[in-house]
Parts: sequence; C-alpha cells; structure tokens
Amino acid sequence: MKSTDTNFFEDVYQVVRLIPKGRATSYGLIAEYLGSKGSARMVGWAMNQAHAMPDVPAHRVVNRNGLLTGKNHFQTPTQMQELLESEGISIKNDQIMNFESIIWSPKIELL
DNA sequence: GACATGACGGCAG
DNA sequence: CCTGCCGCCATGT
Repeated sequence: MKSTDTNFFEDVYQVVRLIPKGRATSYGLIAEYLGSKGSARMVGWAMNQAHAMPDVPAHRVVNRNGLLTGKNHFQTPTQMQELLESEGISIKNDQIMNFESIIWSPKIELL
C-alpha cells in the first residue's frame, strides 16, 4: 500500500457509476465533490485508469464546457460521442448541446 | 530528486 | 470575446 491509496480513484469511479443515463458531469464537479476542489486533473487521471475498471461510463464525464476532451482516449475517438448520442445526448462539434440542462452535479444530486 | 506532462479550471490581460 | 498563464496532484522519464 502506498501513501496515496487508490481510494481517490475508487471514489471517482463510484461517482461516475452513479451518473444516470442521459446525463453528464464535469471533472471539476467530481473533484470538488471529493474534496479535492481545484484538482480536476486528478479526476482526468483517474479516468485514464477507468478503462481498467468495469462499469465506469467515462464517456459521461466531460470538461466544464461540455466538450468531449477525452474522446481520444477511448477505444475509438468516436466511441464517446456514439455512446452519449445513444443515451439521448445530442453532440455537435464534439460538444454536448444544452449541456447545462443535462449536467449532473454529485454535490447536488447526491446531496 | 528534479523536470516535464496530463481526459481541467479559474483568472488576468 | 479570445488568448495565455498559473495552480492543482499524481505519474513517467
């Protein structure tokens, strides 16, 4: 066991798994919810390892602009958009349309 | 041990 | 409005 438990990553995966279908959240919101407010990069890093975790819909996690910044890390660059559109989320130019309406804040929804 | 990078975010110019 | 820089924590070289 290292000083830095993977608890942080586990928490990230836990929250991501709670994201309801047809919704999306941002790295910053997750980071803030976990208490590491401002360290959205860590959430992104966790997502990088998310591929090793089952049932982790990383495609529902986008940046605060609703832009699919991590699409390039999926099996295929189009996988993320395909999955989101399959859930009823409209995407235009790699960006979620009406993102503010589908955004899912753990600190609010899970409150 | 130090430097550079990364699926981000906020603030300053 | 758009561009650029810094801060955040962890990992890799």
